[in-house]
Amino acid sequence: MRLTLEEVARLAGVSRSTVSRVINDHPNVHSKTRERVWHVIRESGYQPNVVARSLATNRTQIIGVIIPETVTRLFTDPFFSLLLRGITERCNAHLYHMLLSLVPPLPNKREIYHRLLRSGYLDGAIVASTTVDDPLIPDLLRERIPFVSVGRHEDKRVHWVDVDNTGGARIAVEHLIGLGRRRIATIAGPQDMVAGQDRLAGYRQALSAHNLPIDKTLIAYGDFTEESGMTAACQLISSAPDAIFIANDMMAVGALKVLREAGLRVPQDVALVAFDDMPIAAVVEPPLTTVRQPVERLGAKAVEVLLDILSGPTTEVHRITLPTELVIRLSCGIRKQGKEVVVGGK
Amino acid sequence: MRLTLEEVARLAGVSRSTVSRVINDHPNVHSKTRERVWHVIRESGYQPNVVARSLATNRTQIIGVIIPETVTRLFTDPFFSLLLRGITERCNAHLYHMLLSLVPPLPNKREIYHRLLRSGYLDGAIVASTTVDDPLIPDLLRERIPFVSVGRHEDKRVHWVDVDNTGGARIAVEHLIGLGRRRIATIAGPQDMVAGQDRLAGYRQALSAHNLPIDKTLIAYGDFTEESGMTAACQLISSAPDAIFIANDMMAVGALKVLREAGLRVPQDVALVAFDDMPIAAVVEPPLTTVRQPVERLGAKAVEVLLDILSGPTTEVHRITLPTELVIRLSCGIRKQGKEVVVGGK
DNA sequence: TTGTAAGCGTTATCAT
DNA sequence: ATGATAACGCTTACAA
Repeated sequence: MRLTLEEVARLAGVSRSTVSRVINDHPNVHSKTRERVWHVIRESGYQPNVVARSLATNRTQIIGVIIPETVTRLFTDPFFSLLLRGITERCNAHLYHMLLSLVPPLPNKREIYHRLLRSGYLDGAIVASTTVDDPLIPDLLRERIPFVSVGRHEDKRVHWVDVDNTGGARIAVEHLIGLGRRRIATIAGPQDMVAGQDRLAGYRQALSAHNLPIDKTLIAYGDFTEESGMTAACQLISSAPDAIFIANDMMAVGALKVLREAGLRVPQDVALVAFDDMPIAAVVEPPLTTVRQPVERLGAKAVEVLLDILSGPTTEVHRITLPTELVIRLSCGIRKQGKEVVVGGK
Repeated sequence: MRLTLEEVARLAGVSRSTVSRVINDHPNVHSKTRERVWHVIRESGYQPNVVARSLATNRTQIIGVIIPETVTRLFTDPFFSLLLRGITERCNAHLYHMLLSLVPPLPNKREIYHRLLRSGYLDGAIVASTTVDDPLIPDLLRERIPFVSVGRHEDKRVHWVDVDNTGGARIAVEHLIGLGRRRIATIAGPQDMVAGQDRLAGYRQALSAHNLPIDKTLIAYGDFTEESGMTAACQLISSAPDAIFIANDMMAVGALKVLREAGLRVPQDVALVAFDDMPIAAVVEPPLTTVRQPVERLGAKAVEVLLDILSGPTTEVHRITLPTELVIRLSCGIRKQGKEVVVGGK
């Protein structure tokens, strides 16, 4: 059906090898021949079969994007859409394809990983949203598949890109301190994800830096969902905080509801700062002051790092942190001129 | 490095073909041999090289998901996340991989399509979110790549799955009529997308069915973004509608802001019904009555249809419409018992 | 039931 | 500068 190299060669009156050379821009081809071959290629609409090429070169031009989804987040969060956009754009630019694998937390998870990793389809991989105990990264290391993690990782061998979760959280909390709040609580994210850990660490750092005590009754935990935000807010109310730093917007939305029902005014009685700057943050009442992260750039960076790894023998291990910035709206209680103010992002 | 069939065969003391037969579950293999071979496979951790297999079988087990993104929607809308989830789940179940291609509206768009379609990597494709003039579907037809469209399509040769946009819109508007509204306006979606067209058609049908006039000054157009919703709402205010059906939630959020600033109360002065039921719909003030669509099922269905096409010689052309349902909250002005009421979804 | 051998469509290493 | 020819790792007639 579709043309092969062989046939193009026949049409051009040369050998297979010459056509292959032309296609791959090899230097040693007579310009006359080159021209003739290109002519045939264009006329015939010939397109090399990448599968055959992959078999011969052991390169597929495919990178895998593997996301062990934690069920909840994917649904409501534009994080993945944006990340994929950043990845896609770079892939297109470098003539790579992207094989996407969302792996739900099922019993046969490992199977799915193995099928993918050992398939031979992937030149490399980008992994995002792993929990600390997920077997994916160890599996990738074992299979010797070049990869980069979106999200910091402890293992010294792992290349990663991340946003500055700790710094963002610290700035958020320091903003509250600057506004005179002293009993600052937090609704932390899941502690089996580094983003959850780091945002909590940033909270602690800010308090310590300003000599404020770290009070365990002011720390509640959620799993990034709205419901968990509600539950956590309920717990915190009895400790009478005058501000809460919440590890993501969705939990803040939940907290907002609970606080309102409890008759507490935001920001007058309790000031709120959240994290993520999803579209929803600007829309709730009052609009959320929140930490914005460059998600799309994060995806793009991940691809660049991966391509660098693929391009040559081991360079140093990449560890890249992108800055975050604080978007000031009304929930923190600051008086402002414009619609919103952006702070930081060094 | 990695094991090949040949080596497994040697270890098991049989020929390559026998190992191949075992792996592919061919019937005519002695159970003793089969056992021995499986043993070696398991011990050695052998995994067939799919690239080589693809070259031999002319099947890659990869389906392409191609989304010509209209820039705006992808950012804010969980539609894609959910769609991808539905697709992924079915792919995993059927041992297929998914190659994702988000194609921005760039000049070199066609190039990207061609590179992908003629690569030979795709057994078939799922396309979503195309505008009516996008060259993607014609290209797929020309290249004879089996595909299914997420979203209705006029061409008789095209298999598609869609949600009942028209029916959903009609129910939404009829709900407003049932509540006594008579000057019902609409903010329609982009008319170069069938979803935009169909939701407008449903609006018209509902009015006609109830002998209400179709008033051009009560129809404004947006592009599914919040800003366009604001602009459209501004236009409509001068026509003094007592209700607005808005083709998606994001535009409704924009409209809500404009109406509030104009001193109009929702739902007392103007009732609102939207479309999509994104998380944001439940969170704004007042919460939006909106049409919910089974996006995840839509993705799953698309895969099933595609696999059916791939499985055999041309069956009939699939045209599948999934039902929508109305989620009644406060923006339409109905008095309700519980937190929200769901209607329809036949 | 098993083995031999001819593809699948490229790239890459030799000669020439 | 060009052409044979041997890989690449698998499937699949066809033989035995």
